[in-house]
Amino acid sequence: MELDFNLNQKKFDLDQTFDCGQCFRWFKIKEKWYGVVQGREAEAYICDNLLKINILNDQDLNHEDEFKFWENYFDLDTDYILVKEKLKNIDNTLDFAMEKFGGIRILNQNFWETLCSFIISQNNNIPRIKSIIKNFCRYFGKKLKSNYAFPEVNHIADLCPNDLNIIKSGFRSKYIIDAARKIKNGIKFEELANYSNKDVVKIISKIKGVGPKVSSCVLLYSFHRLNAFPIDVWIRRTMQENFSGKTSDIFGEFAGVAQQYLFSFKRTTKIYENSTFKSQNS
DNA sequence: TCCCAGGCTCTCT
DNA sequence: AGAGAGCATGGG
Repeated sequence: MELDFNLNQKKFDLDQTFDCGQCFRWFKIKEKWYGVVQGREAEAYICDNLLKINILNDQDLNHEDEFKFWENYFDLDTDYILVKEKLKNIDNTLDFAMEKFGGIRILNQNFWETLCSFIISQNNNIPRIKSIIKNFCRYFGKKLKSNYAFPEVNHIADLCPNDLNIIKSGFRSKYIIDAARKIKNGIKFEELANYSNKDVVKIISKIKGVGPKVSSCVLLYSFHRLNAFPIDVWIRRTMQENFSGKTSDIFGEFAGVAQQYLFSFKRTTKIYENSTFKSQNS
């Protein structure tokens, strides 16, 4: 099934959106992105100002429903021109980051997958997070056409931590199992969606291995609370270096989007510095 | 060999 | 309540 979304000359960048650390299952081959979203194996690319989604395992899918699904997934209804307008002139670093990474969209991702992925992310680096999640799907997810679905929460709830040894998630295994069991036994996305940020955090923090960072990632990437502000080592550094003594309050209702621009900016700058350093010394 | 990575838990003050 | 060690694993 092929779907076209008119971007209406809006700044939208798949590379920036998939590489900004909010998702871990998209990979790029020759200018096209491939990923698995809620059991759909998809190909995504932009051509002539159209976002093109090609669903490779499209049995029994309804065209209209799929259109709405992907429109929501890529957050195409949110007015990012307005978001950027509101974030403008707060700070030079943010203005610069926003100019460079303004094509980012905050995806609307599945609750369980997001929670689980960010549990895995703790004290970990992005390549390894991707590798663990890939193996998690490979060994515990349903086989699709050429890839695997994210594992079913009820299936994982019935396992024990040692069963996950094969994916090398280390000390996080027990957290993954606890998350799955608590979701199976009552934590529901649809209910949490009615709660305030604070109450969502309070509830999902009862899961072992879920603290302020993981819960704010879930708020931002799954509940689409654009004011949620995940603080990891990069953002902590940025706040110390560029916003000394201030909190995310200075960014207002779209602090989470600001955070995403800053994270990408800081990380790529660091990678650039590293590669420059290496080439000078090789 | 040591340090770091989209942190959190547990223990000790 | 706040500080600090420990945690699995792999890359640099």
